[in-house]
Amino acid sequence: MPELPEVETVRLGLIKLLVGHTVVSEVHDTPKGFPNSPNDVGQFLIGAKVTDVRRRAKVLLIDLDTDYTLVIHLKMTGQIVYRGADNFGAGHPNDSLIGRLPDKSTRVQLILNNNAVLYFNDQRKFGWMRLIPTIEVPNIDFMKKVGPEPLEDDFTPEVFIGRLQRRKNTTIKAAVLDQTVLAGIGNIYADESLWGAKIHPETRVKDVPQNMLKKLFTEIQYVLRLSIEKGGSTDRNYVNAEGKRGSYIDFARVFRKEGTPCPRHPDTKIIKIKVAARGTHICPKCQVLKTV
DNA sequence: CACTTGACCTGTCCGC
DNA sequence: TGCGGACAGGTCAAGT
Repeated sequence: MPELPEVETVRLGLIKLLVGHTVVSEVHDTPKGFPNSPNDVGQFLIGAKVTDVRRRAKVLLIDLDTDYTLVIHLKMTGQIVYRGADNFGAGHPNDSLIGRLPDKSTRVQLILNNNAVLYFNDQRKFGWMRLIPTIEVPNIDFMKKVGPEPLEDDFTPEVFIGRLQRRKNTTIKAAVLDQTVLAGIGNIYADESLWGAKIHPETRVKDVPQNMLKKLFTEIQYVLRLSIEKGGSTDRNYVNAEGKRGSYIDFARVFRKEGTPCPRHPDTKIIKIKVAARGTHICPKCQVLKTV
């Protein structure tokens, strides 16, 4: 499930592979994958040159010289994969997690002037790709309400704690997953950072002491930075722009680790519970539920 | 307004 | 081997 580090990894790949190239044609299956009118696509995408690739929260933004932007949300199983004219990525084909493209999960294909193809694959069809005037991107509903970028300089412990106040009666896990509190955290990094801060995910926000919230702030930045360094987490579907897996999951302390020892307490096993309607992984020894 | 739950989808896994 | 059901989880809409 692509979260901030996964989308950032895709962005870093695409900025090298796409910028300066032109879209010469486009194929898509249903309006679900690419809900723009054929007129908009023909006018603002076909013939357009990619000028930049940006990210906000879990949203990928491919800027075009038509002053339009391809706005992409991968949701849970979306993939953006670049394939050269030989139908392989920039690396060795055996490095790729996925086979020949298109496959049955392919929703959109953008054919480029160098005969490479950018594929948007999405097994569960929750993701979407939309063409929006670049100047309008900050005005779409999601952008208006999404919280601060956790790795930007203006995100401080004070900002984090302040924004958590709007969710003080909910569980701390639901609060860090709330994109209006801060941007980019999903299920993997919520569990990883809460373990790092030794906070039980079902603790109400108002019951978490200030110093633990500060610790959580530090842990969120730590796991996100480490994951970007490792190319994100490939749990099931996620691949980068070259179709390759990320390796954060090898460094995970609790996520999908149920039944294995807690790194802090070899005598205690990680357990899986349900919090905020999500599978949630904790060490029952170092993450103790606190109520006031 | 705060908070929770269901819907959106399809592939995989588990028990029978 | 086949089959039904639970499960995976990002976001929005609708509910309390």
